[in-house]
Amino acid sequence: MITFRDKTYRCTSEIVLSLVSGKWKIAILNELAKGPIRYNELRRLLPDATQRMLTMQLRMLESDGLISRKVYPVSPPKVEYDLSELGKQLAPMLLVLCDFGTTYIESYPDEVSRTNQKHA
Amino acid sequence: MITFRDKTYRCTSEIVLSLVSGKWKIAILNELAKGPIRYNELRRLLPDATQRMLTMQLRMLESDGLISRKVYPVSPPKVEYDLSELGKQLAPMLLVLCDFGTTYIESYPDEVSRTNQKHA
DNA sequence: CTGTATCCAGATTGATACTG
DNA sequence: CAGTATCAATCTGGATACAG
Repeated sequence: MITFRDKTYRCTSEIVLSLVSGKWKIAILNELAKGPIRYNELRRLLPDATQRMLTMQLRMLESDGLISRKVYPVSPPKVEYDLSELGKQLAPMLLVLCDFGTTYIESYPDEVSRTNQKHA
Repeated sequence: MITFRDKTYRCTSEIVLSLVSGKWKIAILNELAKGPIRYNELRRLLPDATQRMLTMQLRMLESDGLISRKVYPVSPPKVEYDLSELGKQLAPMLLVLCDFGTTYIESYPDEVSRTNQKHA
Protein backbone atom coordinates (compact mmCIF):
# COMPACT_ATOMS: atom_id res chain seq x y z
CA MET A 1 0.00 0.00 0.00
CA ILE A 2 1.16 3.46 -0.83
CA THR A 3 -0.23 6.81 0.18
CA PHE A 4 0.31 9.75 -2.10
CA ARG A 5 -1.32 13.14 -1.73
CA ASP A 6 -3.75 11.78 0.84
CA LYS A 7 -4.99 8.93 -1.33
CA THR A 8 -4.03 5.30 -1.00
CA TYR A 9 -3.15 2.99 -3.83
CA ARG A 10 -2.30 -0.67 -4.04
CA CYS A 11 0.18 -0.19 -6.86
CA THR A 12 1.99 2.77 -8.36
CA SER A 13 0.29 1.97 -11.66
CA GLU A 14 -2.95 3.15 -10.07
CA ILE A 15 -1.37 6.54 -9.50
CA VAL A 16 -0.42 6.74 -13.15
CA LEU A 17 -3.96 5.90 -14.18
CA SER A 18 -5.27 8.73 -12.04
CA LEU A 19 -2.83 11.07 -13.77
CA VAL A 20 -3.90 10.31 -17.32
CA SER A 21 -7.51 9.28 -16.84
CA GLY A 22 -9.80 12.12 -17.71
CA LYS A 23 -11.92 13.06 -20.64
CA TRP A 24 -9.28 15.03 -22.58
CA LYS A 25 -5.97 14.34 -20.89
CA ILE A 26 -4.57 11.90 -23.43
CA ALA A 27 -5.64 14.13 -26.27
CA ILE A 28 -4.02 17.13 -24.61
CA LEU A 29 -0.80 15.27 -23.90
CA ASN A 30 -0.68 14.03 -27.47
CA GLU A 31 -1.03 17.57 -28.79
CA LEU A 32 1.53 18.97 -26.38
CA ALA A 33 3.93 16.24 -27.47
CA LYS A 34 4.17 18.14 -30.76
CA GLY A 35 5.26 21.30 -28.98
CA PRO A 36 3.98 24.16 -26.82
CA ILE A 37 0.56 25.45 -27.67
CA ARG A 38 -1.82 28.24 -26.76
CA TYR A 39 -5.18 27.78 -25.18
CA ASN A 40 -7.26 28.67 -28.20
CA GLU A 41 -5.17 26.56 -30.55
CA LEU A 42 -5.95 23.65 -28.28
CA ARG A 43 -9.63 24.52 -28.44
CA ARG A 44 -9.51 24.41 -32.20
CA LEU A 45 -7.74 21.06 -32.18
CA LEU A 46 -10.23 19.62 -29.72
CA PRO A 47 -13.49 21.21 -30.84
CA ASP A 48 -15.65 18.76 -28.92
CA ALA A 49 -14.21 19.74 -25.56
CA THR A 50 -16.10 22.48 -23.78
CA GLN A 51 -14.07 25.38 -22.43
CA ARG A 52 -14.83 24.32 -18.92
CA MET A 53 -13.66 20.75 -19.46
CA LEU A 54 -10.54 21.79 -21.33
CA THR A 55 -9.58 24.18 -18.57
CA MET A 56 -10.29 21.62 -15.87
CA GLN A 57 -8.19 18.94 -17.52
CA LEU A 58 -5.36 21.39 -18.12
CA ARG A 59 -5.45 22.46 -14.48
CA MET A 60 -5.28 18.86 -13.32
CA LEU A 61 -2.37 18.03 -15.60
CA GLU A 62 -0.65 21.17 -14.36
CA SER A 63 -1.18 20.51 -10.67
CA ASP A 64 0.04 16.95 -11.22
CA GLY A 65 3.21 18.42 -12.65
CA LEU A 66 2.87 16.94 -16.13
CA ILE A 67 2.46 20.21 -18.01
CA SER A 68 3.49 23.81 -17.53
CA ARG A 69 1.39 26.93 -17.98
CA LYS A 70 3.13 30.12 -18.94
CA VAL A 71 1.31 33.43 -18.90
CA TYR A 72 2.66 36.23 -21.04
CA PRO A 73 1.70 39.60 -19.58
CA VAL A 74 0.55 41.09 -22.85
CA SER A 75 -2.69 42.36 -24.25
CA PRO A 76 -4.57 40.45 -25.47
CA PRO A 77 -3.64 37.73 -22.97
CA LYS A 78 -1.41 34.91 -24.11
CA VAL A 79 -1.09 31.61 -22.28
CA GLU A 80 1.08 28.81 -23.48
CA TYR A 81 0.97 25.22 -22.34
CA ASP A 82 3.86 22.82 -22.64
CA LEU A 83 4.97 19.44 -21.34
CA SER A 84 7.03 19.58 -18.17
CA GLU A 85 10.16 17.46 -17.84
CA LEU A 86 8.05 14.86 -16.09
CA GLY A 87 5.44 15.10 -18.82
CA LYS A 88 8.04 14.48 -21.48
CA GLN A 89 8.92 11.25 -19.75
CA LEU A 90 5.38 10.04 -20.33
CA ALA A 91 5.95 9.53 -24.04
CA PRO A 92 7.32 5.97 -23.96
CA MET A 93 4.54 4.87 -21.62
CA LEU A 94 1.83 6.38 -23.81
CA LEU A 95 3.35 4.54 -26.72
CA VAL A 96 3.09 1.25 -24.86
CA LEU A 97 -0.54 2.00 -24.08
CA CYS A 98 -1.23 2.74 -27.74
CA ASP A 99 0.51 -0.43 -28.77
CA PHE A 100 -1.48 -2.61 -26.45
CA GLY A 101 -4.63 -0.84 -27.59
CA THR A 102 -3.77 -1.68 -31.17
CA THR A 103 -3.04 -5.29 -30.27
CA TYR A 104 -6.26 -5.44 -28.31
CA ILE A 105 -8.60 -4.19 -31.00
CA GLU A 106 -6.96 -6.49 -33.52
CA SER A 107 -8.47 -9.29 -31.47
CA TYR A 108 -11.89 -7.86 -32.25
CA PRO A 109 -11.55 -6.71 -35.86
CA ASP A 110 -15.29 -6.78 -36.51
CA GLU A 111 -16.02 -4.23 -33.82
CA VAL A 112 -13.62 -1.58 -35.07
CA SER A 113 -14.02 1.24 -37.55
CA ARG A 114 -11.88 4.23 -38.32
CA THR A 115 -12.77 7.70 -39.52
CA ASN A 116 -10.67 10.62 -40.62
CA GLN A 117 -11.26 13.71 -38.58
CA LYS A 118 -10.73 17.20 -39.85
CA HIS A 119 -9.41 19.94 -37.65
CA ALA A 120 -11.48 22.45 -39.60
CA MET B 1 -10.53 8.72 -34.71
CA ILE B 2 -11.49 5.19 -34.00
CA THR B 3 -14.81 3.66 -33.11
CA PHE B 4 -14.87 0.53 -31.01
CA ARG B 5 -17.97 -1.02 -29.48
CA ASP B 6 -20.01 2.07 -30.25
CA LYS B 7 -17.64 4.49 -28.56
CA THR B 8 -15.19 6.79 -30.26
CA TYR B 9 -11.62 7.39 -29.20
CA ARG B 10 -8.90 9.67 -30.44
CA CYS B 11 -6.15 7.17 -29.70
CA THR B 12 -6.03 3.45 -28.97
CA SER B 13 -4.44 4.30 -25.64
CA GLU B 14 -7.80 5.68 -24.58
CA ILE B 15 -9.32 2.27 -25.17
CA VAL B 16 -6.73 0.68 -22.94
CA LEU B 17 -7.44 3.19 -20.20
CA SER B 18 -11.12 2.29 -20.34
CA LEU B 19 -10.17 -1.37 -19.97
CA VAL B 20 -8.09 -0.99 -16.82
CA SER B 21 -9.65 2.09 -15.23
CA GLY B 22 -12.00 1.06 -12.51
CA LYS B 23 -11.88 0.93 -8.78
CA TRP B 24 -10.44 -2.60 -8.40
CA LYS B 25 -9.37 -3.67 -11.86
CA ILE B 26 -5.63 -3.23 -11.42
CA ALA B 27 -5.74 -4.97 -8.07
CA ILE B 28 -7.69 -7.86 -9.57
CA LEU B 29 -5.36 -8.18 -12.54
CA ASN B 30 -2.35 -8.14 -10.23
CA GLU B 31 -3.82 -10.96 -8.15
CA LEU B 32 -4.80 -12.98 -11.19
CA ALA B 33 -1.27 -12.58 -12.50
CA LYS B 34 -0.24 -14.94 -9.71
CA GLY B 35 -2.62 -17.60 -10.94
CA PRO B 36 -6.31 -18.55 -11.07
CA ILE B 37 -8.31 -17.68 -8.03
CA ARG B 38 -11.76 -18.20 -6.55
CA TYR B 39 -14.21 -15.44 -5.81
CA ASN B 40 -13.97 -15.60 -2.05
CA GLU B 41 -10.20 -15.77 -2.06
CA LEU B 42 -10.25 -12.55 -4.02
CA ARG B 43 -12.58 -11.05 -1.45
CA ARG B 44 -10.13 -11.92 1.28
CA LEU B 45 -7.24 -10.41 -0.64
CA LEU B 46 -9.20 -7.23 -1.32
CA PRO B 47 -11.14 -6.78 1.90
CA ASP B 48 -12.01 -3.15 1.17
CA ALA B 49 -13.90 -3.99 -1.99
CA THR B 50 -17.60 -4.56 -1.48
CA GLN B 51 -19.08 -7.69 -3.00
CA ARG B 52 -21.04 -5.64 -5.42
CA MET B 53 -18.01 -3.71 -6.64
CA LEU B 54 -15.84 -6.77 -6.89
CA THR B 55 -18.46 -8.57 -8.94
CA MET B 56 -19.00 -5.58 -11.20
CA GLN B 57 -15.32 -5.12 -11.91
CA LEU B 58 -14.90 -8.83 -12.59
CA ARG B 59 -17.82 -8.76 -15.01
CA MET B 60 -16.33 -5.84 -16.88
CA LEU B 61 -12.92 -7.45 -17.15
CA GLU B 62 -14.63 -10.59 -18.37
CA SER B 63 -16.78 -8.90 -20.99
CA ASP B 64 -13.71 -7.02 -22.19
CA GLY B 65 -12.04 -10.38 -22.69
CA LEU B 66 -9.21 -9.84 -20.23
CA ILE B 67 -10.21 -12.54 -17.76
CA SER B 68 -12.10 -15.82 -17.85
CA ARG B 69 -14.74 -17.06 -15.45
CA LYS B 70 -15.12 -20.78 -15.01
CA VAL B 71 -18.05 -22.22 -13.08
CA TYR B 72 -17.65 -25.69 -11.63
CA PRO B 73 -21.05 -27.38 -11.30
CA VAL B 74 -20.48 -28.62 -7.77
CA SER B 75 -22.02 -27.97 -4.40
CA PRO B 76 -21.11 -25.67 -2.82
CA PRO B 77 -20.60 -23.55 -5.93
CA LYS B 78 -17.09 -22.98 -7.16
CA VAL B 79 -16.12 -20.20 -9.53
CA GLU B 80 -12.61 -19.60 -10.65
CA TYR B 81 -11.26 -16.50 -12.34
CA ASP B 82 -8.16 -16.45 -14.48
CA LEU B 83 -6.40 -14.23 -16.97
CA SER B 84 -7.34 -14.83 -20.59
CA GLU B 85 -4.67 -14.98 -23.27
CA LEU B 86 -5.29 -11.31 -23.92
CA GLY B 87 -5.11 -10.58 -20.22
CA LYS B 88 -1.75 -12.27 -19.96
CA GLN B 89 -0.45 -9.91 -22.61
CA LEU B 90 -1.24 -7.01 -20.28
CA ALA B 91 1.65 -7.84 -17.97
CA PRO B 92 4.41 -5.89 -19.72
CA MET B 93 2.18 -2.85 -20.04
CA LEU B 94 1.21 -2.91 -16.37
CA LEU B 95 4.88 -3.08 -15.53
CA VAL B 96 5.55 0.04 -17.58
CA LEU B 97 2.73 1.80 -15.74
CA CYS B 98 4.18 0.76 -12.40
CA ASP B 99 7.59 1.92 -13.45
CA PHE B 100 6.42 5.33 -14.47
CA GLY B 101 4.43 5.55 -11.26
CA THR B 102 7.57 4.84 -9.29
CA THR B 103 9.54 7.39 -11.27
CA TYR B 104 6.75 9.89 -10.81
CA ILE B 105 6.42 9.66 -7.06
CA GLU B 106 10.17 9.86 -6.70
CA SER B 107 9.79 13.40 -7.99
CA TYR B 108 7.63 14.15 -4.97
CA PRO B 109 9.33 12.19 -2.17
CA ASP B 110 7.81 14.31 0.58
CA GLU B 111 4.26 13.43 -0.40
CA VAL B 112 4.71 9.67 -0.29
CA SER B 113 4.33 7.16 2.49
CA ARG B 114 4.16 3.41 2.48
CA THR B 115 2.35 1.01 4.75
CA ASN B 116 2.37 -2.72 4.98
CA GLN B 117 -1.01 -4.24 4.55
CA LYS B 118 -2.04 -7.52 6.05
CA HIS B 119 -4.40 -9.86 4.27
CA ALA B 120 -5.81 -10.87 7.61
C1' DC C 1 -7.84 35.77 -25.65
C1' DT C 2 -8.32 33.08 -21.71
C1' DG C 3 -10.77 31.97 -18.90
C1' DT C 4 -15.16 31.64 -14.45
C1' DA C 5 -19.82 30.84 -12.59
C1' DT C 6 -23.99 28.44 -12.29
C1' DC C 7 -26.78 24.80 -12.74
C1' DC C 8 -27.66 20.07 -14.07
C1' DA C 9 -27.66 14.95 -15.94
C1' DG C 10 -25.65 10.74 -15.84
C1' DA C 11 -22.17 7.52 -14.38
C1' DT C 12 -19.56 5.53 -10.69
C1' DT C 13 -19.01 3.84 -6.21
C1' DG C 14 -20.76 2.37 -1.88
C1' DA C 15 -23.67 0.31 2.45
C1' DT C 16 -26.60 -2.96 3.60
C1' DA C 17 -29.62 -6.73 3.28
C1' DC C 18 -31.08 -10.81 0.94
C1' DT C 19 -30.72 -15.51 -2.11
C1' DG C 20 -30.07 -20.12 -4.87
C1' DC D 1 -19.95 -20.13 -1.97
C1' DA D 2 -20.92 -16.75 -4.99
C1' DG D 3 -23.44 -13.83 -5.88
C1' DT D 4 -28.29 -9.91 -6.44
C1' DA D 5 -31.30 -6.12 -5.05
C1' DT D 6 -32.17 -1.71 -3.40
C1' DC D 7 -31.14 2.79 -2.25
C1' DA D 8 -28.06 6.60 -1.65
C1' DA D 9 -23.91 9.51 -2.04
C1' DT D 10 -20.32 11.21 -4.64
C1' DC D 11 -17.88 12.28 -8.79
C1' DT D 12 -17.47 13.37 -13.63
C1' DG D 13 -18.69 15.64 -17.47
C1' DG D 14 -21.55 19.12 -19.82
C1' DA D 15 -24.57 23.48 -21.51
C1' DT D 16 -24.77 28.03 -21.24
C1' DA D 17 -23.81 32.58 -19.86
C1' DC D 18 -20.65 35.95 -18.18
C1' DA D 19 -15.86 38.46 -17.17
C1' DG D 20 -10.99 40.61 -16.89
